[in-house]
Amino acid sequence: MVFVAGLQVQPGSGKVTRTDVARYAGVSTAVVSYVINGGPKPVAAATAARVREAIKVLQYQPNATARALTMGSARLLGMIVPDSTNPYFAELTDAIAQVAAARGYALLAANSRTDAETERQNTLSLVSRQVDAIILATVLSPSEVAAMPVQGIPRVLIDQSSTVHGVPTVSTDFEQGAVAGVQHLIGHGHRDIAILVGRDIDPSRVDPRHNGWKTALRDAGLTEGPVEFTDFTRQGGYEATRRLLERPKRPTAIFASSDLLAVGALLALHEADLSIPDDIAVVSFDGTSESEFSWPPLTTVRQSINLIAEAAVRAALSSDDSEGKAQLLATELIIRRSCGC
Amino acid sequence: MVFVAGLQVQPGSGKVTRTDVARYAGVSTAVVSYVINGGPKPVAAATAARVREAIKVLQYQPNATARALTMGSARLLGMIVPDSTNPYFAELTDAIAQVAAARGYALLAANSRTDAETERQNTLSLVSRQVDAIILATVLSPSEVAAMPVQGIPRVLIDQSSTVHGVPTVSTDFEQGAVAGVQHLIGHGHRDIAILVGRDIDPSRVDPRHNGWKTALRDAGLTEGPVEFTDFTRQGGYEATRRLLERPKRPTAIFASSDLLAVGALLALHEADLSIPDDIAVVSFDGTSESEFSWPPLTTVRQSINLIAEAAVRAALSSDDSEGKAQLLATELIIRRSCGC
DNA sequence: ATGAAAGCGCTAACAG
DNA sequence: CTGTTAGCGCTTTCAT
Repeated sequence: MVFVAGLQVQPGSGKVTRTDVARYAGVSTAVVSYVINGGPKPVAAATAARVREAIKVLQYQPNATARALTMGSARLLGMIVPDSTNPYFAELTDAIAQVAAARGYALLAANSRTDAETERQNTLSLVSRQVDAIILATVLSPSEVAAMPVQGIPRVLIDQSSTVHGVPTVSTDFEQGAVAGVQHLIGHGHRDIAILVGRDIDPSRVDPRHNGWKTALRDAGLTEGPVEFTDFTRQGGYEATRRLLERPKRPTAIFASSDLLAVGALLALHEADLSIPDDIAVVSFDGTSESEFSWPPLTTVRQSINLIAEAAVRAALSSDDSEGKAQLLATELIIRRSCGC
Repeated sequence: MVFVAGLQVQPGSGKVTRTDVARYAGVSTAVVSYVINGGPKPVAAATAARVREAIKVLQYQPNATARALTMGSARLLGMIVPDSTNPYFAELTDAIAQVAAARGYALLAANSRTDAETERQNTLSLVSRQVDAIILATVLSPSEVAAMPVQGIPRVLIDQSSTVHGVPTVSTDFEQGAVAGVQHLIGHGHRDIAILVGRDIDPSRVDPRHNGWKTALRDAGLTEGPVEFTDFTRQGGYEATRRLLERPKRPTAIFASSDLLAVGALLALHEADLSIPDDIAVVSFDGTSESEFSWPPLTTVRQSINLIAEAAVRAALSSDDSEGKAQLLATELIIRRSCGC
C-alpha cells in the first residue's frame, strides 16, 4: 500500500474509479471524462496533464461496463458459427475480430454446434449482453431467423445465399465457386464426378454448391455423378468417401464442398491405396491453410475470408440500410496437386 | 405495433426494460427482479405468474450490462491465446467456452498473434471490460506477466510450465509427454531422432518438450539429434523439415512439438519422396483432430483438452487460493501409423 | 408480500 | 474552462 499526496493508493489492486482519479487530480469527474474522451468540452492543457498523471499513477482503467450502460453500446460485436473448430470458421472469426478491433470493437464469439436450440440460446445471450450487432452463420431457416426476438439488434447473415427480409447477407458465391471447381475437373477430362455435401438440419434447403455442381455437369452435357451427404467434419468426409468407394462404379473425381470434407476424403482414399490425382482427383472448397498442407495439397475454391470479414463488419456497423442487400463475393480457384494439373 | 391492455407494445423492437415489465404486470421493479432471480424475497404465486406473463408478452431480455454494473461481475471470462487459428487453441478455446457456459459465464477470446504488445493490449481491453478472470497462454516472461496492471482480476496461466508468483498455472506436462513420445520412437529402434521446436519470443526460455526430448535421449544413452527452431505454424514445420533434409545425415525419426509442425513436416517429407514411417518416422504433440486425418495419420502425444478446460475454469472462478498452485496434467500417447507401429 | 430508493461508474446537458 | 447532476437498467436494503 502506498500513500501519495495524502491519498491512499493501491496501484493495481482494488478497483480504481474515475472518482479516485478526479480526487487525486483535484478536478471534477466531468473533467476526467473530457480528457479521456477528448471532449465534448475543452480542458486546459495544465489540467489535462494533471489528470493524465493521476491516471498513470493510479493505473486507472475506465470501466467499460459502466460506459456501455450510459452510452447504450458496449462496442461489442457478437458472432455465432456452427463449428468454431472448423478451420474455416476459426480463420473467419479471427479475421472478423481483427477488423472489428480496428474499429474499436471486441468480438464475442459463440458456437452453436450446428444445433438450432443452441443457436437460439446463443442469440439470446448476445442480445442480453447488448452487443451492437450479431454476425450469424445460422443453421435456422429464414423464417426462424426472422422470428428471433433480438430487441432491434442488427444482424448480418454470412455463409449462406438465402436471404431473410430486412437482414443483410454477406457471403461467398457458393454456386459460382462450385461451378468453377467442377469445370476445372471437367477440363481435366473427368466425366464421372462425385460430390460430398454437408448434411443440412433443414432437408428442404439445398447447398448452393450442390447446385453449382449440377449446373457445371449439365452445361458440359454430363450426367450427374454420385452424391454423398454427410456431417460437415473430417470424419464425415472420410465416411462419405468410404461409402463412395463401395459403390459398383468408382468416380474418377470428387468435388468436396469444404476443406474439412476433402481432408477426410483424402484419408479414405489413401487407406484404399488409391493414387491422387491419378486414380481419383479431388477439388475442395474453402481454401483454408489446412488445404495447403494436406497430401497431396488440395486444389481448392478459395473463399476470400478477408473480404467477407470486411464486408460483414461494415454491414454490421452501418446503421443506414444502404447495405441492407445481399452481397455475393467471388471465389478464386487455387491450383495445387490434387486435381492433376 | 400492438396495443395490449392499453399499453403500447412493440415486441422485439426498441429496448424493453424492467420498468416496462413492472408497469405491464402492475408491480414494482423490485418484484420483477425477485421473480427473475428467484429471490432474495418471496413473491406470491399469482404475482409471479403475472410477471412471467408480462416478460413473455413483451419479450423482455434482462440487460446484462446493467446487471454487471450493479453486481460488479459480468459473468464473463477472458482468454488470450497466441494463435486462435491453431487447431489446438481453437479446440481448447471451444472447450473452455463450453465449460464456462455450463457455469453461466461467456468467454471473450482474444488473439495475441504471438506478439507481446498485442497481448498487453488484449489484457488491458479485457480488464476494462471487467472480465471475472483471464485465462492466459502468454508470450510474455513471468516478470512481465506479473507487471501487468490487472486491477486485481485473477489470471490463470495455461500452456506453460513456468510459474508466476500468485498466478495459478494449469498445463499439460510437456516434458513428460515429450519423454513418452521420444521413448516410443527409441523403442522402434531409432537412434537418430530430430526435434522441431517452436521459436520463442524470449530466447532464454526453453520449451519443456525440448528438455523432454533431451532427457529421453540421454536416458537411452543416445546422442542428441538435430534441432530445428521455427515458427509455430504448418509453414514453419515445412521449412524446418526442409532444412533438416538438407543436412548431410538424415535423421530416421522426427519428434515435432506440435501437430501443426508435424503436418508441415509431412508435406516436406512427401515432396522429398520419402516414405513415412519407413524412411523417416514422425511423432507429434497435441492430438488435435487434424493429426488423425493427415497422411499417414500421426502418432501423437495427446493433451487432454477437456481436463485443461475444466481445471482452468475452476481455477479462474475459485476465489480461495486453494488452487493457487501449478497443476500438471498427464498426456496420453495415441498410436497411429506415422511411427511405424 | 410488495415497494421506494440508493447506488454501481460513466457521460453529457446545463450551469456557472 | 470547470463543476453539478440526472440518468443508463438493475439489485437489494429497508420500510411498509
